[in-house]
Amino acid sequence: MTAVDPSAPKSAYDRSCAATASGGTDGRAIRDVLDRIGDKWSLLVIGTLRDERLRFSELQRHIPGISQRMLTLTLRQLERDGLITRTVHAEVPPRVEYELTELGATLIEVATALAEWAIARHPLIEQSRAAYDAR
Amino acid sequence: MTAVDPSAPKSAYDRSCAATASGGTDGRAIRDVLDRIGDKWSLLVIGTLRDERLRFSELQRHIPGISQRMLTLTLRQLERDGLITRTVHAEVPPRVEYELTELGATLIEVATALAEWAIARHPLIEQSRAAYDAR
DNA sequence: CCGAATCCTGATGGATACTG
DNA sequence: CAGTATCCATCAGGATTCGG
Repeated sequence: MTAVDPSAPKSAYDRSCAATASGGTDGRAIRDVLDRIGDKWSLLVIGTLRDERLRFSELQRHIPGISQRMLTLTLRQLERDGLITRTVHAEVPPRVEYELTELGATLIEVATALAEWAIARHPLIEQSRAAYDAR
Repeated sequence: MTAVDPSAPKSAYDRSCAATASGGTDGRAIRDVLDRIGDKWSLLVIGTLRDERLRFSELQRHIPGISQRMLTLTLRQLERDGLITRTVHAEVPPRVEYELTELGATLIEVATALAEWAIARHPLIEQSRAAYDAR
């Protein structure tokens, strides 16, 4: 399960690697997505909204350490990208709820794969770092 | 294939989401990996080394736009994390070759999934952005 | 050829104070 | 409650120069 089939046909990844640097369409796609999920909070917000529709203050409690500013900015970006929806209820005090879209839900699948890889391989990485730093 | 099963047991992703913010072990794993592949060049270098062992100058040619400095830094990080190996051949002029490790090869699999998601969903994202900006 | 060292810029993100 | 506005520190990363 670890080896990569060298005879595999050109994959999205192959195309992306050449395309990213040369500015092709696929490359922009990869860069766009990486810029989003690569930032500090987006993936965390997505994950928090996985199976709950939450309001602003609830999100802030679920994600310790996030500032109001960053939560706002992150939510705006995700909404703009169509990964979450923002619903304002006309009440006092105001109530705003955020929910994952279908598109956002599909991202969780690949994010899960990434998270599982990270958790599974992290010990090896830490070990490698320790060995490297010890030289 | 798009929907997420709400009855699914706690996944690595669930754990990671809570753990990342609270500083748990899993959370650090996710953050570490995201900090690596989320940066500008790492994933691109990994992809370029997918099925070729390349030397420094070759990498630089394969990845247009990367500076010497960033290539060096990126390679050092990846080597430290055990994702690539660095081999110095005692010759003049010097020849240094970089190669993917087994660990690095496993990363390509999840990176491919991410790349495919990005390319497949990018049109919807762009469309959503356009709609958002038009308001 | 393969870097290391230095300088410099823009972007990211935290802290804080204020508002409808 | 759910933001907005402002200021400020940090840092990734580009350009350039020098060295083994």
